[in-house]
This record gives sequence, C-alpha cells and structure tokens, in this order.
Amino acid sequence: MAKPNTPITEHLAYLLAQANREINRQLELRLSKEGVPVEQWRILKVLSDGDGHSMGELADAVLLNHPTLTKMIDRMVSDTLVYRVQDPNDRRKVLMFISDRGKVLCKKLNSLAVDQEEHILESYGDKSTSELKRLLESLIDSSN
Amino acid sequence: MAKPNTPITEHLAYLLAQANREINRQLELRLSKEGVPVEQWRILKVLSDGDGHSMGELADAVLLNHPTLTKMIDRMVSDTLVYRVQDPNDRRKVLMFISDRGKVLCKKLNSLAVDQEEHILESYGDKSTSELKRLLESLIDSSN
DNA sequence: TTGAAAATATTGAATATTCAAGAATTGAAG
DNA sequence: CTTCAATTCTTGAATATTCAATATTTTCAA
Repeated sequence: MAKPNTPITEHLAYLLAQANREINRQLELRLSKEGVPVEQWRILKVLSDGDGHSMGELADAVLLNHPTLTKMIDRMVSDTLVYRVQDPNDRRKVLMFISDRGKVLCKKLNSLAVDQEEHILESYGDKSTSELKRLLESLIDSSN
Repeated sequence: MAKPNTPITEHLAYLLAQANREINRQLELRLSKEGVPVEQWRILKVLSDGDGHSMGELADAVLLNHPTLTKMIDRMVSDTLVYRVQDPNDRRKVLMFISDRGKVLCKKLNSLAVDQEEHILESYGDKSTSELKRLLESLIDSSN
C-alpha cells in the first residue's frame, strides 16, 4: 500500500506561512515607497495613540522580540520618528513616544496600507475577507 | 472629531502575521524534540516523494529564497539527510534527493506535526479549521 | 554556428536577528 | 531594613539572512 501522507500544502501551519508571506510581500512593496519596513509601520501605528508604551508592551504588540525591537527603535530614534522617556513610576521601564515627524510619516503609511486592504477586498471579496479575519482572531484566541 | 483610524489588530496582514507566528512557535516547539527547524521539515517533506527537486523548485515550495536555501541544504548534506545530484538534462540545475536517514527522520517529524494538528483540531474545532484552510487557499490563489 | 540574453545555483560581504549574559530597578519575604 | 529573586531593557557575540555579483549552462535569434 502506498503511503499518501498529508502533503505539506495541506498543513495549516504551511498555509498560514504562505498566506502571510504573500500578503506581507505586497504590503512591503507599498511601504517601500516611503522606505519603511513593515515592522516600523506597526510600531508607529501602535504609538500613534499618543500614549507612552514600554518596550515590552511594544515588542508584544508588534511581534518582535526584545533585542530586535531595541535595535530597530535605535534606528527610529536616529531618524527622529520616536523618542524614549524613562518611566517615572518604574525606572526599569522605558516609555516610547511618537514624534511629530513620526505622525506625519505614519499617516502616509496608513494610506498605503489602506490601498492594499482595498486591493484585497476587490480581488478576494468583502465576505471572504471578514470571514477570514474572524477565523484568524478566533484561532489566535484559542491558542492562548 | 476624533480620528479612530483602524487599529493595527484589525488589519489582515497583522492577523496573518500573528496567527502564523503563534502556530509556527508551537510547531517549532514540537520539532525541537528532534532538533530540527521547521524549514528543514518542509524540505524533507517535499523531497519525501522520492523524486529529485531542483533548488528553485524547492525554494518556492518551502518559502525560502535561494541563498538561504543553499546554505540550509549545505547543513542538511553535512547531516546526510539529503544529497545533491547534477541534473543530467539541464546541467545548470541541481536535483535534491532525500536520504534513507532523512526518510527516517521525516517520519518522526511527521508524527510530531500531526500531534500539533490534532491539538489545533481539539481546541479550535474541526469545522473552523477546515473553513480556515479553505479561505487561506483561496486567498493565496487570488493573490497570483 | 555564434554570440547575446536568460536561467540556475552558489558565494562573499553587508545586514539583521537571536541567544545568553549583564546592568539597573523593583518587589517581597524574612 | 536587608537581601534575594523577579522584572525590564540593553549589549555583544554568535548565527542567520539577504543583496549583489559571479560562474555555469542553456536558449534562441541572427
């Protein structure tokens, strides 16, 4: 008897990796118009509520581990997109804030990202998109 | 008027990245029992049809770019999990084959991966899982 | 048939990420 | 209080990835 054994393309882990890679590639392409990597857009977006966010909080939110985030923030500080402030209530922490320049950039990036979402809506459909989002959220929930 | 502006957690690109990260982390954890990174499992799995696959073909299938794949294959050749053969029909190409040792390892890895899929089925549900897979496949299709 | 362009894989240098260790601060138990 | 463990962030070394350039082979048009 031949052994079929699930092909890799049927594994959820693989499908997620493939879809993520493709969508991310498209987004990267748009954001590259402003010369900004996807992770930096995420950082700006999280900080654009104007509140201070600690490095740990940020790392979780933008899906980077701590040392990688530290080094990326170093670059963004050099570019004056964000700045550090020591947390007065807990001096182990560093609070990150977005600068005015960061806000301006973030707006441009947002519209590039919205372009992409619209493009997806068109080719993939309104209904599929919201259903996919719902299922992804619930998968993430069930994994915690 | 306050500016709501979609939070990052509602973007499809972000949800995909988050879900992928989480599922991948879990799979990584299982496969680490055999000390093998997820990409190597994918490579072994693709090669386990016994046919020869060129580097380009492989790179596409396992979602790695060429130079990264070349270097990973170097390691796997050292570990005698796979081997290179020059393609007799097109000598620009290198055909990759899985070794007997690779096959044995691949089987162990498969069952670790199946464990994970079962775990997902339990916590996330049969129906959600297959629906999610369907939607991901169709998203990937619509992106080409 | 020849020569230029395309396809395939690898290499080396530049860059980025990760792991493990360190420094500073806080919390909390004795 | 004091001391020891836990938390938070950063650093430096080790590792991995990527970009650009190279070598080889094939394709195909002139």
